[in-house]
Amino acid sequence: MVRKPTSKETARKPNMREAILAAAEELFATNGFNAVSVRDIAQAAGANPGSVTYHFKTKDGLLLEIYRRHCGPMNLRRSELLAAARRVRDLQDRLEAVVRAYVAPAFTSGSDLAGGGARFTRLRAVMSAEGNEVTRKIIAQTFDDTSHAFIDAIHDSLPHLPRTDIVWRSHFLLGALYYSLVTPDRVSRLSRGEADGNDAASAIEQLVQATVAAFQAPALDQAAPARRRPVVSSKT
Amino acid sequence: MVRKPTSKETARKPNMREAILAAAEELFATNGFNAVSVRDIAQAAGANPGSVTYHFKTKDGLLLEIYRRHCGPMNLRRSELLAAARRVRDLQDRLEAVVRAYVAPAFTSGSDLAGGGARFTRLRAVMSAEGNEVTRKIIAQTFDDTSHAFIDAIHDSLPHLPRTDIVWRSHFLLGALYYSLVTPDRVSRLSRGEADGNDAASAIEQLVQATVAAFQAPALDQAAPARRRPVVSSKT
DNA sequence: TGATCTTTTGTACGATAGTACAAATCACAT
DNA sequence: ATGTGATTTGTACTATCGTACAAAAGATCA
Repeated sequence: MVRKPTSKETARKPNMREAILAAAEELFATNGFNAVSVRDIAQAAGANPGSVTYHFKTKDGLLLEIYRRHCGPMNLRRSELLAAARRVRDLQDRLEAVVRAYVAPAFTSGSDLAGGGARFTRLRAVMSAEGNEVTRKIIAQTFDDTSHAFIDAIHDSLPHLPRTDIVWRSHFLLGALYYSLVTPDRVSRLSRGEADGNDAASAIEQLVQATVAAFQAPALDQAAPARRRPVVSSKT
Repeated sequence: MVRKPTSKETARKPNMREAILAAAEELFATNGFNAVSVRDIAQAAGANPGSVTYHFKTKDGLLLEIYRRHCGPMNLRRSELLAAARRVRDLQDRLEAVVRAYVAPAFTSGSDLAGGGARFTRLRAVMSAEGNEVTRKIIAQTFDDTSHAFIDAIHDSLPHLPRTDIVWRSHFLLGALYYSLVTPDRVSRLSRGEADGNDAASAIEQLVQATVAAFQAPALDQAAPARRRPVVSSKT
């Protein structure tokens, strides 16, 4: 016997609402927020423009709901992976595990919530580039905790490294991560087909190894910048 | 005696045209292309909306002209710095010089063409995130040569490293570079004020050192992925 | 000064944007 | 079967978009 929902439960037909969310996510992530109209989204979802207003009130509300849907699961997954990574004994291995815990969830593919990490991360990249006000707040609120936890974990593996350097390097990591999802074709193009920028596994491996090495670089004491080598030397 | 221009020369009053270009560059770089209207630009430049149409025909034409203005000088400067860097004898030092030659011109500040590297680079970052068609072509045409020259120079300093790895890591470099210009405040926030994300000198030093270390990481043979360490280990 | 060309201004047009809202339709409990 | 609340549809309103274009203003030279 199938349970009969009490009619106040979520929705009778969750299909359309989900379809709109999925279509909006895809379109926003590839074209930016302002370039996509509500009518574009409705058409891609096979819905009526009025349906979008009904479910999400405004275009900003739709964007906000996409974030609400993803932030929880993704941060949860990262927390789990990070906790597991911190239990690795060897410091070198732990560093790699921590970085991987940060990177891997951002590359997961698929259409469901747990699997759509790549699309959502790309959306975040595009929104941060556009300087979107709506998402900047939610990002700072939701992701700064995760970032701090990640930074702390790195600091555990590299106790000698000043926190400042860790912040900079993890910032570079996020930038590289974003860009890999935004413009993967550039990798294929520059490598003349030898590498596939759209291959998530390759991207993860490359990004993890490069980032681990970057974190392991010696500290930059800003107090005494030892040898500031000029780029243009008159001779030699 | 001041030379009298023959009236067909450039323009009588270059001020307004330049003001529009500068205002558009600033607004596009901070808000994205689609979020900024021609009227916004005109108002910021103290001009009439019709003036934008007169000078640049269309909004796309205005964007294109911004790129035309900057691509030449920036690539020229990079070529000079790269040529100087390649003359450095010590391989380790040369690698750092090459990376610095790539990074430094992207951070120059100022309002003129030679100094506005940071604003223009930020614009490129935003445009690539928005997936803008107009700029994608001109970027691929204009910057791929520079990228290849840069990759070749890296390859000279690190002959053992497969080209594939160099492409990936230089891709990460560009992503980190973009992101540092797009969201500098995040660095200040995450470091709780200890670091200043808006300080170009710090950003350059941090980025160069981290990137050099990343390039120096051992090669990733994709043929035989040696020890693929799982992130989640059941125990230890 | 008057003729001519360049630049700026003011305004208007058609297209499309986000959103509101009433009517139609659907799902389901009674 | 029918009433009821949830959802979808169709449409319309207002604002703003990019762009066009004629008129005004400014500059240059005979």
